[in-house]
Amino acid sequence: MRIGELAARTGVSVRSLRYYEEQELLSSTRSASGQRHYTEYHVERVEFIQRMYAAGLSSRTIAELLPCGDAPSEENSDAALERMAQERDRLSEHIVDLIRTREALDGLMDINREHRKTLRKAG
Amino acid sequence: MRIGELAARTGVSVRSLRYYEEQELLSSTRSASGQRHYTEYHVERVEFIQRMYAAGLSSRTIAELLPCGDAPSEENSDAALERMAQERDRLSEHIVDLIRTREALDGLMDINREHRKTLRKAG
DNA sequence: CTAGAACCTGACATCGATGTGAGGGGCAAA
DNA sequence: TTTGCCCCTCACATCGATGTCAGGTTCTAG
Repeated sequence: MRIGELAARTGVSVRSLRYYEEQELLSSTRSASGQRHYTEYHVERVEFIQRMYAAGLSSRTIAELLPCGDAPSEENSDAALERMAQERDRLSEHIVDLIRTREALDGLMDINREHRKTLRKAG
Repeated sequence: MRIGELAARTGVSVRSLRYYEEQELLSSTRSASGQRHYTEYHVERVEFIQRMYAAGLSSRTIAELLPCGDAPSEENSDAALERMAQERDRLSEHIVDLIRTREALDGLMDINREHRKTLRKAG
């Protein structure tokens, strides 16, 4: 498929897809005239990239973790594994932090409701 | 306390604290000469702001949820409550998404380990 | 009183991901 | 062949939070 279809299927803008390629997150095969062509594999790849972005990783980090054109040797897989573990930990911390934040929001909502009850009584 | 101490205690830069005030997230009392002064309350307030930022809210949204100089009427507390519920839901979705992402990372790490085992056998 | 640290405002710089527009090819249907 | 849509590259613009610098004032320790 061409870039427009990949964009439509993933919900990611054409601009961003080209950017991912520039950052070496995404590969593509080119037709004779230079147009990018993709397969089902790339749909999954783009979804993966989105997932990593949502987890707060930068394109730089994603490229380190899982470069798009990798012939993994033992060394770099070693480094990558460590990197992944590190990011996994960061992510775990972030998750518990968000859960605490959600609780804080719940607390705020309670206070708000309480406050309204008071207002109604008084007014 | 003055702004430098608040910055030191919260780990937020002086620049950012002034920015929060400009965005009406944070209040301050001014001395005769114009210097900002804060209390323990503001330490908590800044921590709250950081928490909301970490949850992905913009300063605009934070100001809507919990303005720093609020005399809450029934109407705006009504709107605020709805807004909070909405952000709470967004946050919940984000959390499950991150958990799925963490699982994806775990999967990648397994693949990596598997791959290294194979490499060792072969090489 | 004075030096140095901390504060003030205002403005411009930065970063990463994305938008947008110009100028120009590629390709399919009428 | 022409029309219209999709694609290409290059480059500049944008956004929010923060950094940084300049030029000036205030506070505090010696």
